[in-house]
Amino acid sequence: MKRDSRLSSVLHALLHMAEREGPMTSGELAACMRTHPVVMRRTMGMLRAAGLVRSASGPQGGWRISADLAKVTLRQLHETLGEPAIFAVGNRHETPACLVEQSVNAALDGAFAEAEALLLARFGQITLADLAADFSRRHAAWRERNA
Amino acid sequence: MKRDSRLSSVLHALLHMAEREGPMTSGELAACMRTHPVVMRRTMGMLRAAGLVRSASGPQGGWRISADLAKVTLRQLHETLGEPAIFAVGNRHETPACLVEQSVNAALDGAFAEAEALLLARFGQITLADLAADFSRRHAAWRERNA
DNA sequence: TCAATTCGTAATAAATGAAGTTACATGAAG
DNA sequence: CTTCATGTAACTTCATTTATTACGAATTGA
Repeated sequence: MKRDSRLSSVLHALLHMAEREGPMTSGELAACMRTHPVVMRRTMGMLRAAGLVRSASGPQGGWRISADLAKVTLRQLHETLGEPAIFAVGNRHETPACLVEQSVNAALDGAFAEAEALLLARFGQITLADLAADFSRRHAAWRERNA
Repeated sequence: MKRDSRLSSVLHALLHMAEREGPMTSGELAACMRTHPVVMRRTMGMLRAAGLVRSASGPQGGWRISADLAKVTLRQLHETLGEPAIFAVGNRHETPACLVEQSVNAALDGAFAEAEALLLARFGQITLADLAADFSRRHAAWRERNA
């Protein structure tokens, strides 16, 4: 199964943008991600629709963050991306007539719901500012090593 | 992304088998699941390799449970099925050189690891006997309603 | 022994959805 | 008006599960 890596992508993009003065073009972002500029436009476009970033055409154009890093959580980004399915494992049929299958679904749904709630709660606690701070620490440590 | 429903399938199959005296053929199981007999053979074959079920060829052949329902947990079945990836969402690159991406991955990996640990812990607490008991309750309630 | 039943398994196709690509239109800077 | 950049539709590629076909092997019972 192919994993959805859009959340990972937009986080990577937003953090690079946060480390920069001017805007970043789709091409620059795509180079960071080793992907295609159109893929970046498509994905970042969802953030633009939510008002988290802005884009501009033409020379000196590109993408800029238009939100407070301390107020944007991973959960919010997950929602902005359309809340894609988190689990790659699931029930065979969603609303089966078979009573046996209903028991199976109830057990699995319960466990998955708990895990999803935990994951989303964690996502709700992590902001872009937290990630930026983590990056600063890693960057400082890296400079230390290469001093 | 296509969801892996094999755990759901084998649970459904095992519970039907538990409700039965004799063996069940791949065709009967496939009819319960609305799928193809070969799919059942393939999936059940993994359980057979782990000693959880037995199969026999020829007339009066089919599949039987060869384990104690109270001792088989959902976690064990998940492992028997090869521990398929639980999440449909993940990192773009697993071991990036980019420090920014390392921060992103660290945050996501932490949250996913917690959620996975919770899910597997829950799976470890649920046995086939629990599901069979839940089915009995549902079945009794169903007979009550249709009395 | 023969016919029917059932599993075992390889090979292949269908289905799904993200990712990648192409093509072209739109808009801004100079 | 040329260049750079986004916007977006259409299409292809890729990965993975599920479904199907085909055929072989084993078992039962007449």
